[in-house]
Amino acid sequence: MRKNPTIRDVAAKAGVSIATVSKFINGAQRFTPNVERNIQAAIDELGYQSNPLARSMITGKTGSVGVAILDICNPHFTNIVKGANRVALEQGYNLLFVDTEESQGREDELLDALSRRVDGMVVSTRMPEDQLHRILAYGKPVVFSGRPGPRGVPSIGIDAYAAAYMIAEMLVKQGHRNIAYLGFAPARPDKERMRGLTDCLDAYDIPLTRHEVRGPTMAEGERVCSSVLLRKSKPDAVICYNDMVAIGFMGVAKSLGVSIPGDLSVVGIDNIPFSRYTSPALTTVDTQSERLGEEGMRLLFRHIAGDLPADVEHMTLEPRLVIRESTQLRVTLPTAPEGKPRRAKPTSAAALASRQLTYRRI
Amino acid sequence: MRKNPTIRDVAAKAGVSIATVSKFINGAQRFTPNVERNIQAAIDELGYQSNPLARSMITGKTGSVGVAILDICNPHFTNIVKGANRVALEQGYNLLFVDTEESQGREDELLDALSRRVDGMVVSTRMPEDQLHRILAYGKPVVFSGRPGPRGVPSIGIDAYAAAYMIAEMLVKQGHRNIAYLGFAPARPDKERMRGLTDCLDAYDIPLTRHEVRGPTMAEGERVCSSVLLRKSKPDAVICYNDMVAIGFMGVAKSLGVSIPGDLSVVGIDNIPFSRYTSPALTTVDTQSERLGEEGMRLLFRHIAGDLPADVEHMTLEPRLVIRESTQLRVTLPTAPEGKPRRAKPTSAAALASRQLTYRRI
DNA sequence: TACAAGGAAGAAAACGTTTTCCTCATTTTG
DNA sequence: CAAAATGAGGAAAACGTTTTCTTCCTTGTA
Repeated sequence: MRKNPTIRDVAAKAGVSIATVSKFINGAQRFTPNVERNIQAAIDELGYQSNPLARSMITGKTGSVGVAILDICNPHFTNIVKGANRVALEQGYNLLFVDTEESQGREDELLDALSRRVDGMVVSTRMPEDQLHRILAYGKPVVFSGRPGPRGVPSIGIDAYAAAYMIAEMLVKQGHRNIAYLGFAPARPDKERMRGLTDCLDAYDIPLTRHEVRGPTMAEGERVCSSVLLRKSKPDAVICYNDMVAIGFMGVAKSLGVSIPGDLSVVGIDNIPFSRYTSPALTTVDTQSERLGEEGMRLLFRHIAGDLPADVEHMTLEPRLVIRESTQLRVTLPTAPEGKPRRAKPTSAAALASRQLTYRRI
Repeated sequence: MRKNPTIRDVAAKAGVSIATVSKFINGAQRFTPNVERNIQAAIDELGYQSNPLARSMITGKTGSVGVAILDICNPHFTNIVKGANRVALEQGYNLLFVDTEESQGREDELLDALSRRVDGMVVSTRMPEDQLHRILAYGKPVVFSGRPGPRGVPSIGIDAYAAAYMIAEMLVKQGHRNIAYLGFAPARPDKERMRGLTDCLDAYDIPLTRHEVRGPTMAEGERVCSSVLLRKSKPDAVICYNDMVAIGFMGVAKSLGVSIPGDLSVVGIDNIPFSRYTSPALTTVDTQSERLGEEGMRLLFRHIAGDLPADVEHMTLEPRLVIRESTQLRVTLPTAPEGKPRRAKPTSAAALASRQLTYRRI
């Protein structure tokens, strides 16, 4: 097992200098047909391929980009990676990835190590404010996905407020009057969602009870289910933190003899591929995971190239309601609040979405 | 935005030579307390971190390992990555990954690029024989996962033959007499499975009809469903290429009014997390995806370290039947084949599994 | 007091490229 | 025919480390 050939070997074999070989390989200069032929022959014969590390050292470019996600077992993130990978590939870049869930507390180490091996990265992971600044301090281009970054750092995400608002509004119009939210406070969009939910429900004077889930997983949906259903005032609709939680929740709800959507409506968030295949098929809101990855990468490449207009702070993708079988029109109960909504009809989701940041729709 | 500090900056600030700094950082030598203090102070003040590329150049080690998978949206592979990532992390390595499905026909380019950036890789992707040799030619340690590699290359996989055999045997014992297999010929384990299936079913004189699926996806399960069910001799059990196919298949079967498992038993392969939550819950065989990734990585690290005993060719993980609700004991039909199985009871799965290669159980 | 031994720290080569000058021969121009 | 312009190709520096080999200086021993 001998060493791999270097540019020096090629040069020797072709009878030229290494500078010439380098220029030829990179197409930086034309040479005499004779010389070019010799070099090509030497390369073929030796099976030479240039060492990307050595090249990186001098050019300062690695040819790789990174993506940091929370949990590779969650189809939402998996789709982000898929999208990101596609555009990285079409730009001729390699994709490195980091799964931060696996390494409790060492997220920053991981991201740090990652940032030194790539030309830029898409970060889609939750992280305390200070760690976040350490990452940025290193100076590699970063775009945040799923969360607005600090000022000046481009980011992309779906409009969590609008998504929540949509769900609440649909549920209300379907006649639900007692709604529960299975929230996950550590997650980034949780607060925005709560706002969307309460903004909408308050307008109708409909109560919202919040339950806490300890992770965005099917297991947590299962765990929390009975305590949600055992409350004396049973909810008639449950909004789950995401589809995974919803799937777990529905599993035990059914086994507890609760009919969905007959007795209880359930809605998820994300529209992961499997949500079409649960029974009943899950009503959810599509968070465009794959596009999130794609557009995040596009943003990153523009960032790397340096042609990001200064006014692009945050890009927002519109959520889209996907109504399937787990929600149902419900006859308004006699105990429903008297008369009409107290306030005027809430502003449209589109109008609502343009708060807080320089949004740019795509 | 200034350049990042180098070891030279640290040395200057600490008033020592770069060699000293390097040795200090790597703990290769002790120095006067005074010197050590100065160096540490300089490092902290400058926020210095060593450049992994430069280090790699000289040491020849990258500190990264790679994993190549077929499709990141398939939970089976996702779990492999999860497992691989865990042990890579605990060894202090970074994980690069490549999704080959996305890039039709350029798998070898991808793997080639990957192999130049890592210290070794586990390959879990289908690939023509010749490409496979190109990969190996580069000289980096490789272990194959899910397929036996060429002679001399370590690999790990589950026993596809035994898995298939198990399923068939269970189905037969439950009284099924007309079994269909939704196969995917391009996949590596397909042939082995067919052997397992036919070996078992032949012994009982039970027919097997094969249908071809164009990919291991839910969409394909959906697509193929009606044509499977519309055959004049309807199957009473369907074995699907994997859980994804099974989920898609069950979806349309139910919408076609077929009761599962009442009219038809369905079994998947892989035991992806979602298969517990379909309704009916899917009977499947666990292929230990996560361990596949873990043990694959372990194997790789031993390979890199060079302490792989020469006799470890292929490591086999045992499949495990997971019986849930989508299969059911079936009363033997009047049209069942007369009498007993023609041949003796087939040899046990364990015995069967030890053919063909130097297997080593774990 | 002289000398060997040991240990602290530095000089310099090396890793495999890219890139910036140079040189020198050839061709063009006046 | 001489001078200038062109262009092919090479020498060498640079990238940021690690590592080997030295050089000193200090300390212990006879």
